[in-house]
Amino acid sequence: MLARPTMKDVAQCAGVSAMTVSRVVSGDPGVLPETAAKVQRAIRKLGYQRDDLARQLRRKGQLTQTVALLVDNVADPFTASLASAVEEVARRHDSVVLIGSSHDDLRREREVISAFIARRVDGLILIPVKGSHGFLRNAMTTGTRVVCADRSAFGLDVDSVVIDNRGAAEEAIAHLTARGHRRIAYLGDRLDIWTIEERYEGYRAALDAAGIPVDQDIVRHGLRLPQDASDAAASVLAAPQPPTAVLASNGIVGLGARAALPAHIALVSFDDFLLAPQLNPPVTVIAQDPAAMGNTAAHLLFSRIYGDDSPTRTVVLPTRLIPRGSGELPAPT
Amino acid sequence: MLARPTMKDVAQCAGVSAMTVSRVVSGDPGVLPETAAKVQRAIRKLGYQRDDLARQLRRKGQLTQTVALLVDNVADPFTASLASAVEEVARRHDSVVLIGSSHDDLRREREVISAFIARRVDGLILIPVKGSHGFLRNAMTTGTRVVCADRSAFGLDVDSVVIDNRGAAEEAIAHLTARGHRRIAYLGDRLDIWTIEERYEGYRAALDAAGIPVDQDIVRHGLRLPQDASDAAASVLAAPQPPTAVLASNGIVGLGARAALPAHIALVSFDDFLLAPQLNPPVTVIAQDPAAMGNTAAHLLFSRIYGDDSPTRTVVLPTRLIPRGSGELPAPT
DNA sequence: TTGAAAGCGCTAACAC
DNA sequence: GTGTTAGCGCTTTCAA
Repeated sequence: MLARPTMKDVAQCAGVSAMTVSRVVSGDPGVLPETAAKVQRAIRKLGYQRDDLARQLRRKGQLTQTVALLVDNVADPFTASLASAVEEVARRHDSVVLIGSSHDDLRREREVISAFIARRVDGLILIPVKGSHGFLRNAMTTGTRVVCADRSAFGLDVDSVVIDNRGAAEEAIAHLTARGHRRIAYLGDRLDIWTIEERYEGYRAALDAAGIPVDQDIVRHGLRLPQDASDAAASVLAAPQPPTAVLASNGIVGLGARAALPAHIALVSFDDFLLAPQLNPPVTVIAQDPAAMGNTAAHLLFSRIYGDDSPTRTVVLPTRLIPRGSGELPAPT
Repeated sequence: MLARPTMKDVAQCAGVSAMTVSRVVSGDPGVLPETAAKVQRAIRKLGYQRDDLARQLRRKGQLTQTVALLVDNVADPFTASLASAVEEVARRHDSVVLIGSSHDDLRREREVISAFIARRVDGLILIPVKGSHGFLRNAMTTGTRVVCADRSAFGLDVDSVVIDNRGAAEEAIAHLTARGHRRIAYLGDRLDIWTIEERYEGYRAALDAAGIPVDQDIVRHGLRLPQDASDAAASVLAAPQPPTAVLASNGIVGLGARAALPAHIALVSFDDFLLAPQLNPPVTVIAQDPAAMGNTAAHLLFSRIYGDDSPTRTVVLPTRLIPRGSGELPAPT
């Protein structure tokens, strides 16, 4: 295993100074074409590639052209789309993306972010876990830009890109009550996730508004896997007064619930998924656009990185209730 | 915006030398507890965090504890699962993960990898695009480890983790011919993707073995989106002698085909997807395990990073044909 | 146990 | 147009 060649090596090989090599590599125009050619030849011969770590060190105050993305779970399709959009924008800004998962664990989130900060990332897009993000203060003070996506972080004054979770849930419930439903179950993910909490609050508020009491017999929280949701669906159906409709807090839950629900029970689920139209009945969803979210967050981040110091903004992206059949089933009379 | 505090700042604040701070930060035991406490206090007071970029520079030959993952498309669920597994293993080795998409474009692949190499990644996991990867030679010579996942790279002597694509396709065709099918369409993604080429070869070989001629009237390539696949499905059904069964080269194609195929046409698709069992008929698939693939690739990579110099290996992970109904429909007599 | 000096690979600033 | 010098923030090495 050879040592990585340095500028000095190239300089020696080309018979010039290291500075000239630096100029050539950086595309500085003030070099004679013949000199540049000599250097290029040496570079090719030695297989030289500039060490950006060393470069960054000297060019203080400059950008490392690296941004970080911390999501709850990289494997989730929603997150994957968001990440893809972030990567696309980053590439257009000649930056690379460090990615990590918090798995909704604050300690892990802090560890991973710390590793990112130590590598001097220019900015961080974060789907924040519930809890205090005070540990980000230092990094932000010294120039690391932060943008929250999907969830907002309590007590952290940064740009955010979210949807109106509460409003969307209210819309879903109104959609169901308009079809005569008065026993509407709620099946949800962990309540300590900001989006989920908001959606549940919307569920409660909408029932209230319709004069329907919230009945904990047909409410389930903490569902993480499709199987959890299937079990929960079966269990609310076994309640003394079973529901005629179900609201699912997210795609995973909707999917699991769908597998366990009889076809005549109405269902509205957050998050669109590819096969939703092909199920029987096709699933009515509240669709959001993860790519738009990633795209928006990344654009916000880079404008901050490039010096935008205006007051922090919260961008609320629209959602769309897509009626496909499962949400339009009427209540039995 | 303040400047990031340095070791010197901490040293001054604590009344010690920079070297002592370095020892404390690195957990060197040879420091008096009281001295260490003083330093810790200063660190907290200033919000100091070590600059790993500078650290790496001095500790030559040491690892940057950063690995890179280059996939075809981050947004793809298969890829997302793989990435998640890689990240998990990396974290256990105290490393972070740079991620990028090639979008099956060689030029872009090279650009992104180049950006990774410039940041001195310890290793790279790659889903290689078709084409020459000679540009990786230099990096490999100077110590960057490379592992291929999902696809093997022609002429690149590195560890690989793949499945037996050809064999799995043959198994699928045998599964269909055993049920009397002799008109089996092939709907596939781009043929210049190694896995797809192998699968198509398996399709042809299995038909040959069964004495069935390959008919280009019911073969389609280059399908990238579900809609492409739906259109292709409709078009092969309109052939003079329409197929009674379909093999789909991957999940996206299978999904699109499913939407356009009448329920009586048999279907076997590569790649399992969450809702496959809930479709009507439920979809028979050739399932692979992307998490196992990412996990295996990451373990191979880190063992190389830690100095394993044994001959390169190719790990072939098992696939599983899961009969769910759509692949067991008999041919009409 | 602690510190001083040197230098990792690169570039800013200045000379020539 | 090109070279020299110095130094980014850290750690290695050696001395005290």
